[in-house]
Amino acid sequence: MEPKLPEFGRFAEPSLLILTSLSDGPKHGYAMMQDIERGTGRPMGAGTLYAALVRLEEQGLIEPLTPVDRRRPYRLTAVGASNLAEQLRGLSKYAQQGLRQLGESQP
Amino acid sequence: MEPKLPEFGRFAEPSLLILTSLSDGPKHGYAMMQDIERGTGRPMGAGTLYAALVRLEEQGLIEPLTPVDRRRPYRLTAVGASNLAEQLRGLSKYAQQGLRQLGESQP
DNA sequence: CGCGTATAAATCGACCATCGATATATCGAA
DNA sequence: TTCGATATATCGATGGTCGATTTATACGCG
Repeated sequence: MEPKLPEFGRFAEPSLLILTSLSDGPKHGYAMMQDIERGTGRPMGAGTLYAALVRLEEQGLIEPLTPVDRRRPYRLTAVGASNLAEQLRGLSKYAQQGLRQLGESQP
Repeated sequence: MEPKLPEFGRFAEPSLLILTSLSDGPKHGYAMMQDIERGTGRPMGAGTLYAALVRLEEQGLIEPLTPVDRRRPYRLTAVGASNLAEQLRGLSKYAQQGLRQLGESQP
């Protein structure tokens, strides 16, 4: 499931949203679209998604599984998982620091 | 030293970086550029920065202070500060949840 | 003093990711 | 069988980002 994220117009880096959507198990494109829309409240265009999937696969962060019916599922590679983890840690640290600074300047 | 992984060109949402840079006090454009480069390791192009400043001012998230010398400082508005805080909180929550999911699927 | 470098703002064209509409096809339920 | 949901894919338009460039001032140093 996709974590809930309040409307960032699109800090939303599609790649990050996709990787995170895959963080709880393999999914096919359409399922990611739904997952992301549920999580963020806004749909990710099909063009955006499929283009990003191609890029992510080229970069070795995700890999396709054998298609079942019409579904073409992807899963995180080991590299993709550690890359995602690193990004999320950085993101978390960044957010914490920003919040601390904000708090100090408006007590 | 970690291998050079393909980075998301820009998780970097310039607007968020700018608002965060202003979270510890007013700054002018050039100072933000330096601040952001120090914080992220990668420079933000001047075009990106000044275009984003215009947008942020139009949106009422930042406001200009009276210029000193050549410097045109900006500061967060109240709206901008609360908007930033909300985004950072969401970001933090998002990152935490993503990390938790990752941890569960790869124990 | 004169020189070079850092500071500071701003703009412009090229590039390319994103958006959303559209196309195509299948499946299940009413 | 008809309709809506599922599923993938592509395409043109839009617009944000990049980075080189321009212009100008301040400052430190020999």
